[in-house]
Amino acid sequence: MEKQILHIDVNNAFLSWTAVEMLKQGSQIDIRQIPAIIGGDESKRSGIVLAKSMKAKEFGIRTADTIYQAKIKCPNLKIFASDFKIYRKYSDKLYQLLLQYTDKIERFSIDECFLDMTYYLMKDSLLNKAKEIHKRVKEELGFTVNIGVSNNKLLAKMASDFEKPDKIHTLYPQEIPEKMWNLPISELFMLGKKTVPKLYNMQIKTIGDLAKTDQKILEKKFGKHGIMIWEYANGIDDTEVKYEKENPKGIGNSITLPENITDIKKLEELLLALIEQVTYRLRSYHLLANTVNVQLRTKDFEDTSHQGKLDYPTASTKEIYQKAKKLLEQMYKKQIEIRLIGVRVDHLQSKEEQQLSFFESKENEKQEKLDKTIDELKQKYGYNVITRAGKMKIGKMLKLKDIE
DNA sequence: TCTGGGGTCCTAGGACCC
DNA sequence: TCTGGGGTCCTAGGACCC
Repeated sequence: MEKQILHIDVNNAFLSWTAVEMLKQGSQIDIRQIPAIIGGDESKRSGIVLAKSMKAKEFGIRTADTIYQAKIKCPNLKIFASDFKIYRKYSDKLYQLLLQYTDKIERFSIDECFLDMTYYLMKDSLLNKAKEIHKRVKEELGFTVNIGVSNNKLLAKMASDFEKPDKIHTLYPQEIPEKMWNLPISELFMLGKKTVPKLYNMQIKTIGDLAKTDQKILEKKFGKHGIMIWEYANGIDDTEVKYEKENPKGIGNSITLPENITDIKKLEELLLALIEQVTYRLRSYHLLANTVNVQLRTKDFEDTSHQGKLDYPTASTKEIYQKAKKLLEQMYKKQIEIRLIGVRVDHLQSKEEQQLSFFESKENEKQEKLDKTIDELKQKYGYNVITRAGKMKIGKMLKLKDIE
């Protein structure tokens, strides 16, 4: 049976949601109607454009521009800080509304969902349902969405990306030559800035060119990726809407520092602060990590990372910190100026699968209890209420955000 | 000019074993 | 002394997404 798929994409999500929240708080202006952006903080060296209004777009401002560039393009630009608590709130409201149509919803990102409507359409058509959702979101939630309508996820996603904002588009298989093949390859999902120039050199410029290229040639040049982009160009995608909540495959935290650092002691303190957040999230999923990965970025934007296996699966702040500290020592070369430090844990497993280890000692039990107690206090009184060595001053320095 | 943060998946190459 | 392949596991780094 042919699948019936919708892709819902919130228009300028961070900016629209901020606008709705401001209006609710009594603001007289709707920042969607003026040149405005949501951006990072230049003083913390995270000054890029995360979202823009249509008016800002008219000035040539693009997502991921630096705020510096954006202000040159539009001196009157209004800039608002990002606030993920607000985004989470409106994302949840959208999800609750969509649940009235199907429970087969994949939350692809904070502002995008796939809906599998295959078994939920009685006599109505998929397009009519899309129209109803489109109207209700605007009227009841106060922001607009684009909706893509098709028989698989890839085509629905491509369709929702056509003309914006506030539009519904279909892209059924028979419409591919007319609606998709004339587009430049850069518009195809999963074709980024590294692959596009390589295809251009092969005289492949439109999605149609790619669709008609011999799959073998693409496979030889790009491996698995080559097969996938050929299938995408031909509208082929048989992946399912993943509506069941899945555990993450890895959890990480990283931070761009307000100033470059050369002092390894400082880096170690930062590492501990980052690991506290990572392990807190890890424990809240009831997961254990098998590997730790430490990442450094130099002032020249050179990235290096080192990964190491833990002696046994763990979610302990102390255990993971000890390993991470060793990795940091291995990789950090004296005097190199560090711009960013990050840590992530991978190869996660659920606590139930834990093999009782020979190494599990009294000391570990003690650590586990300590972590648990701290987590409970954090849940009760807020994330920043209790910290380990050095965390307070680092927290202040970085203005580490509360996590939910 | 200055360039975020959080993810997933893939690949190349080295170590080691048979 | 010099010579094979195949398989597995591991790590570093890259490409892409929002």
